Amino acid sequence: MRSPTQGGHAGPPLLEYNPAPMSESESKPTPVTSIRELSRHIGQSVELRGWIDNKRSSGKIAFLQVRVTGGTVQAVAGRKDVSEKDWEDIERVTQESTVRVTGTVKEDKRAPSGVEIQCSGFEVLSLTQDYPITPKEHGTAFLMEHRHLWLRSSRQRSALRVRSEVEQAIRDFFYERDLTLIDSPILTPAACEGTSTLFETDYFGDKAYLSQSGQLYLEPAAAALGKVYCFGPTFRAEKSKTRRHLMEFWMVEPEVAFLEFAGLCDLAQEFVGYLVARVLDRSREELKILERDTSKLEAVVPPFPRITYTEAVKILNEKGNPIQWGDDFGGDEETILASQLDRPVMVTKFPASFKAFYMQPDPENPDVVLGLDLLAPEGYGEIIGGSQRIHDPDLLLRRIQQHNLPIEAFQWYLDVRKYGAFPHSGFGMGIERFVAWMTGLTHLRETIPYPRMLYKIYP
RNA sequence: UCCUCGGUAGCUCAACGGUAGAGCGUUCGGCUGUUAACCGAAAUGUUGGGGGUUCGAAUCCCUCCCGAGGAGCCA
Repeated sequence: MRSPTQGGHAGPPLLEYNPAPMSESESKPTPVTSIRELSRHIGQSVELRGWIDNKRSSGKIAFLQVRVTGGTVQAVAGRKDVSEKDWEDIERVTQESTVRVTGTVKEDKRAPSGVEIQCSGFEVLSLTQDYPITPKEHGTAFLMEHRHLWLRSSRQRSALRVRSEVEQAIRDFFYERDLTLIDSPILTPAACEGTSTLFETDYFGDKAYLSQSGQLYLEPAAAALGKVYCFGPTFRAEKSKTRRHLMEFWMVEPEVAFLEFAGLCDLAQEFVGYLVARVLDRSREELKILERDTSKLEAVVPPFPRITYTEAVKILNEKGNPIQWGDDFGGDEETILASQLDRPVMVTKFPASFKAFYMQPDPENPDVVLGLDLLAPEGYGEIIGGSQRIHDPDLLLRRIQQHNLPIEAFQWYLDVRKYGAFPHSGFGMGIERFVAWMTGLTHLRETIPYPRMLYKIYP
């Protein structure tokens, strides 16, 4: 069933857009659209359309790398095997031209994918001239200016396929556990957490803001549906200029009724373990192209070590870091903590002073809150942040006042406690940071098709 | 917003006070199993903009623009 050229997983059969021809047209080549289909047509005549990734030719034989769904397939054309007109097309075809190839599918060890097409016909559908991205190296500034074309390169395709696999795995994980997907709004009337800078826009004469988190909208939905999650883009107008920040990024946030802190830590751990295993299972080919050291990911198996913030400060001081109890972690502190082990580290119970207003105080020590951060190894930093939420209406009101937030804007949020209060917890995970960790990419800009970065929004 | 580094051919870079260079890409020629193919030849420049120092500036100085890396903040 599985063939090395399928490059994929043993999932359900994929939808075929081009069914095999009826017997009366057996002599005509079968149209194929993806590399996976090829292995089912060994020895048969096929036709495929795609783009020229690269071409190598001598006077009498040409090797054309044709990009189709799922990868690149080599077409081999001998001068005598095709018509004079087709050979002229092969001679003049350029990188990224669109072509139609007909020929016989053959297994051959010399072909990069193990399977190639022995050409019997070739046609240039659209001739490309002066394609900007050549097979040699380019700087990232140039590549980002041509992001719409850079997507065609194998590393970028692989990164985006890993992203797609991660997103599918997220949906599967929550679907299997009976969480309902709640799409939270992107246009919002006020700041969710009152901390980070928001993008402002005009809403028929009023101000509106692009959402920085769906969490507050998720909590009322948890009262309606019990276990819920949202998954969508979020926006931060912080003028952050680092490899770990984007202005627009995707976040997945579960919120579960009657889930308390210990259960939340278990959920976050199980979630990350599931996603890593899934990527290792189904994205091997992509990780190979990206030259990811998968042994690092194979070590990521729950349970993950858990330490409290107070213990973390102690460890940091022992390592010579001057952090004091009450200070938030910066990049240096995260890196020291996360590089202790080959698994993610869960840091819990932070001082209330630098955490969000809605976090539940620890009943054993009201100076700290029941929040958790999950720090990924290899310097990928915080990938998950979550907490148990305050469910006592009076305490929540006090916290809103202490943080100088406008109470009017939070009336609906307070209603969640007024009408049937319930303990609940949730976390948020940034997709790009997770995908960067999986792929081994050092910069978030390559983990999203069209990154939005400080002062840069083209293309 | 702050700090550091950079901007030379379509791309990646060299030349660092004295005639502007290479590789890749492009064009032309050669090659029947290439793997970023290879071999030979050719074309390609207001050295980011403006101002200054100098007999002479890609090179030194000022300024603006653009980019890269980092900090803070965070996911």
